[in-house]
Amino acid sequence: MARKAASLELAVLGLLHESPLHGYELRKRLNLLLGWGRLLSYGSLYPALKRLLRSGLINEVTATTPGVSRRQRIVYQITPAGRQYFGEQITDTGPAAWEDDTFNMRFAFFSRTDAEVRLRILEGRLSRLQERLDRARHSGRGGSGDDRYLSELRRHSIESVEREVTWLTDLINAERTTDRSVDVPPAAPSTEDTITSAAPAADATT
Amino acid sequence: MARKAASLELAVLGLLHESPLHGYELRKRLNLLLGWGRLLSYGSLYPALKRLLRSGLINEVTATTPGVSRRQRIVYQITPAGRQYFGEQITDTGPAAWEDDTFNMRFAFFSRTDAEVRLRILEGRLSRLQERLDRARHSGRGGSGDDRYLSELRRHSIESVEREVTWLTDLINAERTTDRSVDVPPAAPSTEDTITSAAPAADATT
DNA sequence: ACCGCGATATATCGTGCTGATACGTTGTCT
DNA sequence: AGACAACGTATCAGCACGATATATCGCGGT
Repeated sequence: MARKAASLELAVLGLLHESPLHGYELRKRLNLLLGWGRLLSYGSLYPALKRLLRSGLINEVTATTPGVSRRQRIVYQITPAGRQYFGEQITDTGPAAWEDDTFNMRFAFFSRTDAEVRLRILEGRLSRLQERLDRARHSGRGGSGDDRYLSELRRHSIESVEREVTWLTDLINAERTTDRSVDVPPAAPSTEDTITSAAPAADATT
Repeated sequence: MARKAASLELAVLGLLHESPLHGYELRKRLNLLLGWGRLLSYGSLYPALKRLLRSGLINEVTATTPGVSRRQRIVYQITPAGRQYFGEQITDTGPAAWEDDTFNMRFAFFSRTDAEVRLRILEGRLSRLQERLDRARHSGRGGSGDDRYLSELRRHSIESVEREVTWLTDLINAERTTDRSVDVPPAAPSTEDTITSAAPAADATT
């Protein structure tokens, strides 16, 4: 059936992977994890939890934590199926792994991700940004109707993306040099290095 | 009645304020205007146009542009009511004017905005970001479970927001110094800015 | 002893945006 | 002539957001 991996659901599974949590706490941690900008709404969280319940990836138990409060809460915990699904999704580098939110989420779970996959995701994200940069730079045309504020906004946007490109490049270099001695599964495909940094890299379409 | 000013509708009005346009062209320009990141979908644009039509803020005519193409297109143009509405909304500094998308849109139309309003919006945005920064910095807790990637992500996010704060501060300073000759109501909220690193230069000048 | 208030906790609804998809037309290259 | 990219209009399922409703817990004040 292959569900769609709605990013939020994946993040929930990732958190429950460590310990069972109830909705309120889950939201707080998700806001920590994904939330520098806008806060996650319950209108997103609860439907997501229901979807996960229906899919059997998590289950719920009502429990009361003694010592903290005698109040009864609904605690969600991940199922074996959920663990498996999370593992698949976090490993499987889909063509949608480099979009803003999804990327950040995947990055947040990088310590539970293979080095090989980490590199793929970082490089995919990099080429995504580079492509965005090209679009932005090319659109700086217009010549005549050059609005002062508009061009300032444009300049600032481009600069932001450039900074992120630098950040990613550094991360990729760090990954490569650190890898030298670590696990590196022997059955690895011998690193067919078609990737030359910062090249278009053409999303491989799955 | 006071409609909700859905940001996208306002942007459409802003573009049509200059010249009538058809959907396809409208989308391209909106992507230029608002779109550094994800592209605007037709699934957003057309419903927005219908809402504007229903509200009488724009109207549509089918036309064919000779010399370019003999193809018939649906051209939207702003009505007087639309112009008035745009003027009100762009001036009226609601409490929602400093959210990411809305702010960028308003900034993009700054050349059609009063200096006073510009300043209010910039300052509102600034305090919004500062607040975000406080949350982010305060959340750097955890101590023990310090994930390498997670803290790196956090660091980078904070740095990005800090850069935007600097950018805004420079813009505000530029506004203030340029204003010297204009009205400048004495009741200005004075905004005791604790920001230190603000370089005064910021001479955009194309 | 009581009260208010903020934090905890669960939940729903209307509205709007995204990505996918569909379909038809015009212009250009070969 | 036929392929192909760009133009152009449109809809739909899925999902996120903000507002809103409701209720309990723990704390400080009076």
